[in-house]
Amino acid sequence: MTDVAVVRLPDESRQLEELRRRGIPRLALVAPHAPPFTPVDLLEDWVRLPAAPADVRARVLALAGRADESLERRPELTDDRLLRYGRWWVALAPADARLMAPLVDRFGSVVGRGELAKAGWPDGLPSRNSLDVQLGRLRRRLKGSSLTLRTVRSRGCVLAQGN
Amino acid sequence: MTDVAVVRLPDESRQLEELRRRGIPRLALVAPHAPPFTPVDLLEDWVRLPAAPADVRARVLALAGRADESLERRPELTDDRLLRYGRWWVALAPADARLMAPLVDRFGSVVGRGELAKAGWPDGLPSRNSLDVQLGRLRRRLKGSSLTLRTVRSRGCVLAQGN
DNA sequence: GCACCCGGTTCACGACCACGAAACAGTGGG
DNA sequence: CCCACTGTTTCGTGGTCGTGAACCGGGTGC
Repeated sequence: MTDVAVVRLPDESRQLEELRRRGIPRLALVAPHAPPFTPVDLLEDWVRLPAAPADVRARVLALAGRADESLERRPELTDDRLLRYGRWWVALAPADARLMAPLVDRFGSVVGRGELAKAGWPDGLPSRNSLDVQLGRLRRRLKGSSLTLRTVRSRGCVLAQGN
Repeated sequence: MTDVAVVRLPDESRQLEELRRRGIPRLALVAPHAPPFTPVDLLEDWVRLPAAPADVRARVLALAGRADESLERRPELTDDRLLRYGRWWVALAPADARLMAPLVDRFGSVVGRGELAKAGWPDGLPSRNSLDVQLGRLRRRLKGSSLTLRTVRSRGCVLAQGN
């Protein structure tokens, strides 16, 4: 089961930021007189201190369960070049869509550069670094979603969840 | 904004069942010595008593927000050319209504330009870019609503939620 | 330790083209 | 008559994609 991070607020708000950025489920323990908390997404919950250990445990478990559910989500690429992920979506340019196809197909696994090149330009790469440039553009489009295109050096790329 | 029900546990567990059945977002106020609560879905949250009113309010607001997000609204186009979306609405001109029909019909998916042209002008387009012009006018009418008409370059248009 | 290269990232430029906006005119219903 | 509706043209803009070049960190050989 997925791990859940626990942070104390307002002391550890920097850690909270980091956890949010990395998309890790997190429980905030809010100090007795601090203002109420407002979760930014579904992987976040909070509890007012002092709290019984059993209560904290229950919330951690609930968060872990939610995280597991959200991991099962897969992106989908339609014929019309719409890339959907949950309720988020973008329209991809033709070249981006061709590149994205194998990445979506093997979501969460590494796709080699050769395969990407083949998918994007069946007749061979037009230029030395056109693949890299196009991958960069693709990355930019994923901004704002919880999808990331990570590179695995000298192996290829992975499309995965995270920021 | 959606209403959120508040129930006390374990006293009002029957009401809780009812609320769950009806899909209404609900906050459980759990008695001091009762066991921790386990939400069954995303429209459910809980807080341990005694709790500060501000804390309860924060959770109610969070639940209401979640409910609004998860609500899958669809626009509706009536015979007398009224386009409704939630409580927002406009009256459409005849040409706009003809164009809008397939877009509403396939809300969230791409509708090709050819299909749009066919829907708007069954006897063929009167001019080269009359479709574009009409789409522009349609866009202007959607101003102020949370509906957007986005173009998918060289594919068509998508009617979707967003600004 | 140093220079070098390799793999990757990012920028800026330019050509092309699909699309968008504004403006104007003709038409018809109330 | 007035105004909403719709056709038409023109011009601008913004997306797309190839291309060259600078840059950067990590690893390798000397």
